[in-house]
Amino acid sequence: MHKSPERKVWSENYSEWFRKIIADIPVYDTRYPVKGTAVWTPFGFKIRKAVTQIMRDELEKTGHEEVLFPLLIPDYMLNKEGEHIKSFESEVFWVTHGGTTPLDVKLALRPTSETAIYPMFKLWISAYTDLPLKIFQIVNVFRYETKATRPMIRVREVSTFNEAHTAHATREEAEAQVAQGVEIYSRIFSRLKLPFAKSVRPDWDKFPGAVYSIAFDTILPDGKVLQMGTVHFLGQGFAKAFDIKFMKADGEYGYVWQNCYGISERLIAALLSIHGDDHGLVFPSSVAPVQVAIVPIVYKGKEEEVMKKCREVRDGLESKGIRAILDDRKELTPGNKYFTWEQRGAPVRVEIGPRDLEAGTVVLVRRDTLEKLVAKADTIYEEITKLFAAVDSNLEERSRAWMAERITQVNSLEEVRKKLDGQGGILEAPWCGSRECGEGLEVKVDARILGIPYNEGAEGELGKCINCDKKAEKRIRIARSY
RNA sequence: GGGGUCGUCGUCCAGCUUGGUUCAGGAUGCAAGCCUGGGGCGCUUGUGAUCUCGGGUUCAAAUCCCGACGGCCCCA
Repeated sequence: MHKSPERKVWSENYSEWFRKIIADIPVYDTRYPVKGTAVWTPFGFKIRKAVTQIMRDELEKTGHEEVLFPLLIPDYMLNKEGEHIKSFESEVFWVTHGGTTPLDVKLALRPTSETAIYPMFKLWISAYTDLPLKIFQIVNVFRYETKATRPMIRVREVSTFNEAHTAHATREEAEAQVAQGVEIYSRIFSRLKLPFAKSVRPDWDKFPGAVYSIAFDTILPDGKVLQMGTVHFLGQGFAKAFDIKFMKADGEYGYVWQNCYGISERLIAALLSIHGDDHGLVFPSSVAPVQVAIVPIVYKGKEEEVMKKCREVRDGLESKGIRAILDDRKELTPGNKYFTWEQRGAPVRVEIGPRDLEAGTVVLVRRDTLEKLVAKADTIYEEITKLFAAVDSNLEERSRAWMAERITQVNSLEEVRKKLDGQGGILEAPWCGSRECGEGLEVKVDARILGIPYNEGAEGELGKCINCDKKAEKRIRIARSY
């Protein structure tokens, strides 16, 4: 009878699926004539707003306060921390002129904001009573990507960069905050029903200037891995470079210990991609721009009756805080409207026609499975609430299971290659721990080392390193990535 | 960083090889009307492209040449 939407194009031709869906709805218009930049459309902006609201909520309730720093960073400030600038200098956009006058001090468009924020930290922090300091901002950042850009995933203007920065009196406190940062991001992804793996990035791939970096990776429909967020323990490197000192209770001075963590619109790309199917987007109820789409089934002579009931239902739902829309476009057939709202991922569709008026019912259809059910009109709110919960938990379960199937234990390079060329995903293999061996491995299998699992107990016998046969020290994660 | 390939209505594509009745053609979209209406329905009409931009060759350029910009793919 009823058939769940397929995920054929979605998985077999993901790149094309994504490009098309964001253009068709539209969500994100890449026709803007500067490479690596794009426009959030009204519909896309609603998604973005819902997602940034969740970020704000989770950061604010854990004591982070929102701020807004300038876009421009003077040359000498960007250059203060050696490792940091070395890694970014090849991709910084520079402002070199004011009008026709060359500037004495070149100004960088921030590639990230450490070097903008920390000089101000120096001014704001004088004693331990000023600590901890926990702030965040949601801004755009610029990187002159030389590789091929990709909508929302590899861009030159990151339009939605959420970066948090914290400063603490002790190393212990700072590292406890790292753990909290990881917690916060886990909650954000969970609220979006997105599965993830947490890895400690290898030394050669950590954030420039950090002591260590923990990254959240997810798997996209084509089996490639997408980094959604990172949490970095900065130690005292930036504090020393920017001279951020504070007086302790005993009158001694010390440098602060710092962290920073960030997420970007890649998270939105993951949200759109991971829950989607061949009919289009599928949203969890929390972030769906339209949660309920009401489609009137209008027959001649019954128009007003049907429309009246539809308006009543819409107003009832809206009064209870549900984002409902009545699709009263006259020129379109119901089928066409179903298509529209399925593509736009509304979790529940309501159909109301003459048959329902007579029977005192409504037809409800859930977006994820397209299952239909007939409900009593006067219990519609309760039924819809139940459907939201059902859709949400199904999305969570489905995406979690999908990702779990793509995290595989392997013990030979041959297996690694085979898996990577097959369904992709993340492979976990025993590794000796040496950088040289790791980088060699990356070349051999044409993939990236994501790092070692964060905060998960080592499991059983490790055996020999998958690459060099020396004694293995840890299990490492390998994947092709964006 | 190196190489390849492509750029034509909002979108997808034809025309280019062999320059010249093609006031650039189709599908889709968009708009109007009729018909419909519980899964993109059908028919009619209309709308919509200085052929990415800048040079060059030529009597004549969407078409050939050079460059820039942009898209996609591969290699490092």
